[in-house]
Amino acid sequence: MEPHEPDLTAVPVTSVLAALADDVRLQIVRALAEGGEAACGSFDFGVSKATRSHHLRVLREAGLTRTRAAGTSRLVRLRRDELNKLYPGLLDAVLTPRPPA
Amino acid sequence: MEPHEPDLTAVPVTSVLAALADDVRLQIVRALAEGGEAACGSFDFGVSKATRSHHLRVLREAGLTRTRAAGTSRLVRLRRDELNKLYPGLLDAVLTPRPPA
DNA sequence: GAGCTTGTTCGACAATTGTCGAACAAGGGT
DNA sequence: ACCCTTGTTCGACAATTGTCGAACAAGCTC
Repeated sequence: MEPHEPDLTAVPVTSVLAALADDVRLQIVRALAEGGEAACGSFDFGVSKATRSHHLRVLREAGLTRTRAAGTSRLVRLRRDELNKLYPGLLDAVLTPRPPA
Repeated sequence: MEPHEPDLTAVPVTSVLAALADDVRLQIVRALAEGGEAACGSFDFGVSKATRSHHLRVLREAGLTRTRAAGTSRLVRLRRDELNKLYPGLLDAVLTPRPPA
């Protein structure tokens, strides 16, 4: 199946924000930001693998991540540079669990 | 009734993002960013006043806006400084209708 | 090939959300 | 006092969304 990774400029801002506006997905994004490329299975945040797969798709289709196959696994990584270029400050604003007061 | 304007630090990031992840609300935020304080009625984006009221409440309860009464109107303004302090770059990333390529 | 691991997809379901019209509340103007 | 303007609140409804288990697909290892 086609991974369907859109051009980030073609994704409405609201979709990017909506993708980030979920606790599970935000944890995934933070894990990716900290750990770099990671397999889907490494994101165990108390949801089933069906749900995890769903969240990863939302992130991918919002242009936030890229996915490549590696054996039976799929490696996911954050599209950091593109995001920082198109929405400077957005990732930084969101990556910190508790922003500086 | 109490306006219920929460402390921004007490609002989860996902709520802030969710509040911004809607087209109508984003238009409201952009109008506020550009025009400063404005009456609720000035946001006519093709939705009924009930819906508009709903969106303004979402924004207010997410800590994005403040509201004060003025006659029969209610004036809304963006909590810009607080937002920029707590989530630097977030507003800027979101305010431009079409971000620079 | 058999079996295991890793993900995806497919309903299904509950909860949330965006939307509306109608009813209500509060102020201002005449 | 009456009406008009401005918003809010109250169901109601449709659409979307998060969640799951079960079934499926693809690849590795033995």
